[in-house]
Amino acid sequence: MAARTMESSTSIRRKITLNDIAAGCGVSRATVSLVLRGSPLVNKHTRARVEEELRKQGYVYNRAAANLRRRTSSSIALVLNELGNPFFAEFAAGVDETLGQAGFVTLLGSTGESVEREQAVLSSLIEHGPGGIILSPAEGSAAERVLAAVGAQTPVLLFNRELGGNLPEYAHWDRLMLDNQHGARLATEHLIAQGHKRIAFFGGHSDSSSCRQRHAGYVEAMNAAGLPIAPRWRVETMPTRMDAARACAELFAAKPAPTAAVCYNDAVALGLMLGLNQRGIQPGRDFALTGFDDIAEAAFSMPPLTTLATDPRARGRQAAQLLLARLRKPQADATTTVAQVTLVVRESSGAPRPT
Amino acid sequence: MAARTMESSTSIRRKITLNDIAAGCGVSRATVSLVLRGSPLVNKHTRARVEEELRKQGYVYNRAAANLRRRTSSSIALVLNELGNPFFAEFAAGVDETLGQAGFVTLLGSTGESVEREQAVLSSLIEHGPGGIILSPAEGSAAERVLAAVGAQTPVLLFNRELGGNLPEYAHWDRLMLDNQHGARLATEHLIAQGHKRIAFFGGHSDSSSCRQRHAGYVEAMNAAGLPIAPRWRVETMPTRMDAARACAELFAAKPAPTAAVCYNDAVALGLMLGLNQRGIQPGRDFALTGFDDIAEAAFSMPPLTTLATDPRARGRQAAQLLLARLRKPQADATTTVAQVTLVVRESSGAPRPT
DNA sequence: CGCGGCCATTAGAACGATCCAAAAGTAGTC
DNA sequence: GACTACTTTTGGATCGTTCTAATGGCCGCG
Repeated sequence: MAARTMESSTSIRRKITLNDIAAGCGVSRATVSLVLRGSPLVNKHTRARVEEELRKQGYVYNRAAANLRRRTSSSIALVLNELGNPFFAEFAAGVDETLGQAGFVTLLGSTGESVEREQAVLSSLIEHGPGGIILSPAEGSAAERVLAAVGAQTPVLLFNRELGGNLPEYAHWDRLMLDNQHGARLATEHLIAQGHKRIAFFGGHSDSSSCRQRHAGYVEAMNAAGLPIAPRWRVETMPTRMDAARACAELFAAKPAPTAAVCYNDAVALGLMLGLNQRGIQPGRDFALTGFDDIAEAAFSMPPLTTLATDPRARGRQAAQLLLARLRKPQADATTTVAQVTLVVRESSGAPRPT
Repeated sequence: MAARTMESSTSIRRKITLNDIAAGCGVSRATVSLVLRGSPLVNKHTRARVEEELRKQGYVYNRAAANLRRRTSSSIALVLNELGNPFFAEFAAGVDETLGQAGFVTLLGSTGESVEREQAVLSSLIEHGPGGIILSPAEGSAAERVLAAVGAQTPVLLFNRELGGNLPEYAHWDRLMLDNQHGARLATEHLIAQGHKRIAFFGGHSDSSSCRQRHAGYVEAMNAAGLPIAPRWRVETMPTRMDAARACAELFAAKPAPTAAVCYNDAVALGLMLGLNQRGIQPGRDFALTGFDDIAEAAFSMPPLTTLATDPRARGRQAAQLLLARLRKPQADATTTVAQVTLVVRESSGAPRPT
């Protein structure tokens, strides 16, 4: 009740439109629109009057209406397979940062690694008419289905994973990938340089494209160094700490046992550390290992983890920039960008113990 | 070139509208609209014809246009102070999950803990006409400025932190907060029950409302148990692992030194563990400590960390639900929901060593 | 046959902005 | 005063949808 009298003029019900402003200061709707867009056509004096009125009535621009008329878009959809993962959260923050600076708004969609949800999310987002889509596909997602959901009008930037199936050539979809193979090769070469000869590749599933690529980098480095690879040195696990800890035993079932392991990612590496500790093997001293991703935790584990830094926030900014570039040139050829990863050497990757 | 001939009818340039469909099967725009919305008014036979045409032309609904006409919204803005933090990432995933099920799309905004960016992000998002806003304010954000940016039309749900300043009564802003005080009290009581008498409160800054609340819970428990609190048992740090590790020394400058600490959050607790290790003090055995948040890592630290689980994903779902409820009843009184947190006892909080 | 009632469909005006072409005002020149 | 040249303003159509009120067809019934 008492509050009623305090109500500012901005707090009343109906939404303020250009017409209200126009009526309020005796000009036409068109003029107000010109003022809003900072056109040089309008007279200084009228501009001031209009701006005063905008402020007074607490006008808020209706971008949806403008977009409708101009047939433009001011949003970009960001569809991630797992937002809860800090890697993707950082990525999202980077994307949003760059898009925001460019005047775009981010439409978020999280698919929880389910192809069905991905379909649903894409069809829902596309109805809001985003100017483009940044997509980190769910595992098992196929190009044809994604294309069917988003149509050929909206540019797509693929991040992090390849799609299954194949894409018609008229769809110019850009890609931003991590250099998984090179990264794993760097890690393996580092372990070799430390003097290790029996090196395993630990964790992950071979049906994920990133895991296959990392494994290939490992094989490459081993071959280049003329080192043999025993089949039992490839241990597959879920990409989780828990399962990696469990699978530690398998690694030592192999004879001769490896003295080092290149791990699929940091989570797996940390899990392996756990498993090693449980067996009385001290990671870093008795057994060397490397990760991939450089998650926040890697620097603080015991011992700190040697790993490959991917800088997900920078990748997010980069993804946004690639998509913005595509919006500027819709007909340009599709590009593939491979982001370099850098080896961060910490204490988990020491030399083998003299036997 | 070759691709040209393969171009499906859906891949042509201009966007398909209701008019195209109507013309394509000889009915009016209005009828097509009715079909789209599943109205029972339209004849079975026409419906089939129209649906066939929709499919054939690859129509995609323009929700922006519909929203304009119906004066409704189908989006919710989610504005977070730090998306990179796994806690908020999980929260966002929960929000998006629930909103998606309700047919809403999430407009994302990340403020990076800056009040200026928060202003910019809010003004930008509001132009897209979200039905409501879920806001975890940046530190130091004030009610008046947020209100000025979003206007009184759009419902706001505050998460996690209080706003400074004060809100006019006509704005019915709901709040979802964590029970910081009670949680810290539980942790402290647990340490007391383990036999500790000299308990510190470690980490965080007192200008954050969550930190003040947690500290209050600690004080409450200590007082209730009749235990004294030495001033030097309150050590302030940045809420990061690094700074917490550094500040470990300050904790033992106090004489008599504490035998246990309630930490501001998990990051701080893990940092303290690091510092303890460096001083040759074994956390869990020589010194007990608890965290807050139950981040993924807490279960895997050495030793595993006793902490308070807040289930951020569930909080996200809850936040979305609260906002959806508000949309249904815009005039209902503002509510404040305090989400319970649960103590997860692990090995970091053992009994004091007999002296 | 005429009339009410029901069903299915539709024309045309919205929603809130922008665009276009044209009009109105202002000034300078002959 | 008529003309051109320039600046500033404006009406009305338009974007793709929904809404309202009205239309036409068909049936049965008195």
